[in-house]
Amino acid sequence: MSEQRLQEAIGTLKESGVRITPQRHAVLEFLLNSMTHPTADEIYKALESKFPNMSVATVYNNLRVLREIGLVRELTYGDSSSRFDCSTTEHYHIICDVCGKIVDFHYPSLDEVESLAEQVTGFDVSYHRLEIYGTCEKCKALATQKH
Amino acid sequence: MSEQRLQEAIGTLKESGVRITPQRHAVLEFLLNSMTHPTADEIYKALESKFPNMSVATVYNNLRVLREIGLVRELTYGDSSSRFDCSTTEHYHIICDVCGKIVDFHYPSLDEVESLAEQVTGFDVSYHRLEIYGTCEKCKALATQKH
DNA sequence: TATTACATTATAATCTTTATAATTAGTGTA
DNA sequence: TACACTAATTATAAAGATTATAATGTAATA
Repeated sequence: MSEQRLQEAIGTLKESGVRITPQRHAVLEFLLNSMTHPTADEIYKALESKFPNMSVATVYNNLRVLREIGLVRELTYGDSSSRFDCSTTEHYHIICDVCGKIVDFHYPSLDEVESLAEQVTGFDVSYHRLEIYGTCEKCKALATQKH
Repeated sequence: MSEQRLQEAIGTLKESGVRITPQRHAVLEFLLNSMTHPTADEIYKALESKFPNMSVATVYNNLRVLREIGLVRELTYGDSSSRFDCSTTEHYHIICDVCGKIVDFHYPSLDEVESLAEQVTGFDVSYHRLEIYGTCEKCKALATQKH
């Protein structure tokens, strides 16, 4: 079923005049199929067996290209490395402070906050980001076991 | 007037059993007086003349200590380096995409979103962060001039 | 097929942050 | 005040993520 999303994404690439190389295709496909918002390094490691000669720079280059044409969003959280997300629909994220897991979370867009911010600060608002932090169920269970 | 806030903060340090060294005092004072949410490197550069022998590690160490006792908050945005904020009162931030300026923005805490997220995801929520992005008045004016 | 422009690879460099070990300096107590 | 204990600082190195560079390879097109 994500086959369709992949075809759509490849269509977007073609429209943008971006070449579809095997590595680029693989990065895109991996991102579309992954629910975990992987880091660049995770993508690199995942594709290593398929492309033994691939360079880390290629992963970064492709992520940049995909981001520039709007297929991929870069998420910069507290930890050291960025995570990447195929931005198909609008959603927020909830992040586990213990294990770093990121789960999608749907909530109506906070338009009211944006418009108030415009009034108060005089900015032209273009977008916002919201993340919620806490402990996921798995880590809660592990913490209970230890006691 | 921020003298009072500084004294309060020093009180908190003492209560926590943390030593008040000249460098630590300077980092804290600089953060309290700065409205710009500086990076570690900016703090280091600002205090260089006062403490020519100070190490960058000292800045990081002190920021970590101040963060651990809750006097300072670490902000990780899209750019490469963290910014630091004396978290005295709860507030959100609005960030200029053009010049990077960060302005404080007060809005009632989004408790409703937090509680819904708990229900939907099963997480124990501890906090959230919200940032609004846009163009500040100054950059808007500059953009208009160019046309 | 030849050309051109874009991608990839390999490598080095940069930048931020953390770790380590030795030295220095605060702080409580005699 | 002086001592001793412990934490903090310094200098340095190391780690980790990302970007830059130059050479090589490859896709698309005339």
